[in-house]
Amino acid sequence: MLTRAFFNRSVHTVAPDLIGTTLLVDGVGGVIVEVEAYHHTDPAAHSYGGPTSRNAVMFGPPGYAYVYRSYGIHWCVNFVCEEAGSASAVLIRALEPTDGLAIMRRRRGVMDERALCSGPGKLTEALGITSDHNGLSLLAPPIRLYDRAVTTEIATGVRIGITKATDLPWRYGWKGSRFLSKPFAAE
DNA sequence: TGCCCGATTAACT
DNA sequence: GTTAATCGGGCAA
Repeated sequence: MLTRAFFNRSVHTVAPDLIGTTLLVDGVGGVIVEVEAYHHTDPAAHSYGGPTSRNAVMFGPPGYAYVYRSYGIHWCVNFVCEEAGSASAVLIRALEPTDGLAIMRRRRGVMDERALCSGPGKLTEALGITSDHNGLSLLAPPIRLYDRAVTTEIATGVRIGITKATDLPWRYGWKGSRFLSKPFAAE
């Protein structure tokens, strides 16, 4: 299991270290294959403008889930990092499904395994994550986080879907994974 | 109180 | 490649 100390480090250290770990919610989930890092000094981060009611969890201690509504339709989940008040977090963007496949297929309404969790809004739907999970500890049920079982080769690239600070290479992924939201550019 | 727009997705042409 | 769906946060007035 991951520990509080895991998250109490630089967001740029935690983000690549999360690749290959397993995220389960009520026993349903898979291996994290894609994330993005956000820091409060980063114009693209929700915390950039200071604390608000929406981003309050980001300004709290590390090791907690920050969940927000995206485009009025989807939920997206972040892991809060560094020390309390640093307002940095890692956006979970894609999983390789491993546990509870039947439940995820029913929630998503698709059969294709590669379509279950290959995007930030998709994986929250598959895992049943909603605003109810905002502020929950990442180290206690219903959330489980397991250390990576094998070493992975990490790919980096620019972040997706943002309009500010688009040149920062703060997207991290499992190189060559078939479960990414988008492939990483070839070297 | 009103208006704008987004860390997205799926269904189009 | 383009675009509708959909809604609450954030900020101006």
